[in-house]
Amino acid sequence: MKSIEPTIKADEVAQPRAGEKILRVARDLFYRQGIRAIGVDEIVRRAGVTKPSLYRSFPSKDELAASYLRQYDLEFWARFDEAVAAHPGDPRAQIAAFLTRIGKRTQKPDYRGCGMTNAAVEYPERGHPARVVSEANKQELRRRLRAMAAAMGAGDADTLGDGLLLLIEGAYISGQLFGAGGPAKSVARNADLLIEASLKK
Amino acid sequence: MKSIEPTIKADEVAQPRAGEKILRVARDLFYRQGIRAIGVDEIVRRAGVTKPSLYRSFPSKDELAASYLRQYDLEFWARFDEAVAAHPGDPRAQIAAFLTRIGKRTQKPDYRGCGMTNAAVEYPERGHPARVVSEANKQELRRRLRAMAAAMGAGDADTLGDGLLLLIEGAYISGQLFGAGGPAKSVARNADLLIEASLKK
DNA sequence: CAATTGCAACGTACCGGTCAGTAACATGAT
DNA sequence: ATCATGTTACTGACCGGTACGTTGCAATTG
Repeated sequence: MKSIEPTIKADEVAQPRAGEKILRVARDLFYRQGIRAIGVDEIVRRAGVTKPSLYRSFPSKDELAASYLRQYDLEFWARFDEAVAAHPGDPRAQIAAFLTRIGKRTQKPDYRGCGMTNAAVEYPERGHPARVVSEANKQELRRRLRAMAAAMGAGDADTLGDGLLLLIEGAYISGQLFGAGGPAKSVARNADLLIEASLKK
Repeated sequence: MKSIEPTIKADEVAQPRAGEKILRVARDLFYRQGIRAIGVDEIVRRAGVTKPSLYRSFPSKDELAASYLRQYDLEFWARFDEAVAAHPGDPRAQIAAFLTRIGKRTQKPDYRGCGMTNAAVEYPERGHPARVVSEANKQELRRRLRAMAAAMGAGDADTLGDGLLLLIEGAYISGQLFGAGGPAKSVARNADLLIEASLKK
């Protein structure tokens, strides 16, 4: 026989919990400088918390990295779906919108590519928590691109879908390799040429 | 008045110098597992030498990494020029030959992409010795691809050259992300479609 | 009401191990 | 004698991770 439920839940409005601050800082540092390049000491220092707080919220640095990528994954699909929603029933325009946006982002000064792709390069070992998240994201992207290629009516939809994926990954990498003025700025144009060629077939 | 010159120069046939052994081992480990992931202790251990020997041949680990990439650069252009030499005066066939070879390599079990690209991802900091080598290699590759696109008679040669570069970088990355059966296996096919579309224009 | 208890979040201080890099000296071949 | 290499031992900084004590707040007691 309980009396009254707590009338005010202060936890929702309170200042961000240590775990959230850590993830916010880790996300920024991991993306810009790389996961291996950043130690947990620097993360907790910049987050204004202490190391035990990190290990209360995350079982290990590797899992913290995986959490960062899971959040990255969510935001990635939000951007993707936004481009899709902008052109209902027109996959070619959806791709064009998505790639135009990527092309623009790659020209920004501190562009550092795709966090997923970078993490996979940093952790080639199979089964690493960060790599697992990254691979799942890329598998799903491939699946969706192939489906969109099929919806366009491409003769060889799988090849076109894969070709688009190659261009996207190439843009991510070239963006951070060449900076502004690099080849990534033409990704949307090249994708459109590739689509055109694949439909005429 | 010297007596006799050394009749046999043993150094050419002798066991490899410490520096060479170190570079050979470093090259293998850096490529397969990443530069940041490998410590100097492991390198000297696997090379059967000691740490002072490493620092007598290379001023720092970063410079050892740069040396690894300079060697990688040489071998890269050897492969590239081989494809070029196989089809004199036919840039389209040269590209096809080069990309067919890349596509095949990406399907091998322990494929780990391009050492240059990976190093640039690992070291985003401007001016890092490894990154400097990597960027120079990519700049030159871009230059040559654009020149080949022009030689093909493409309407917009720079765009086509950049598109080919995007496909190549995409193949490097996808190769290590997806393994065998991944999108990188279609890189030659997609490049040919892109070239076709760019010439008809 | 007031004292007590429980609990979650936090910080201090520390762990053993590894990082890149070096000093000083011995060995072995030419 | 020279020179490249080896050996051993060491540095200070940093790595990821943890044992343990402290704080503050809220529910439970009398």
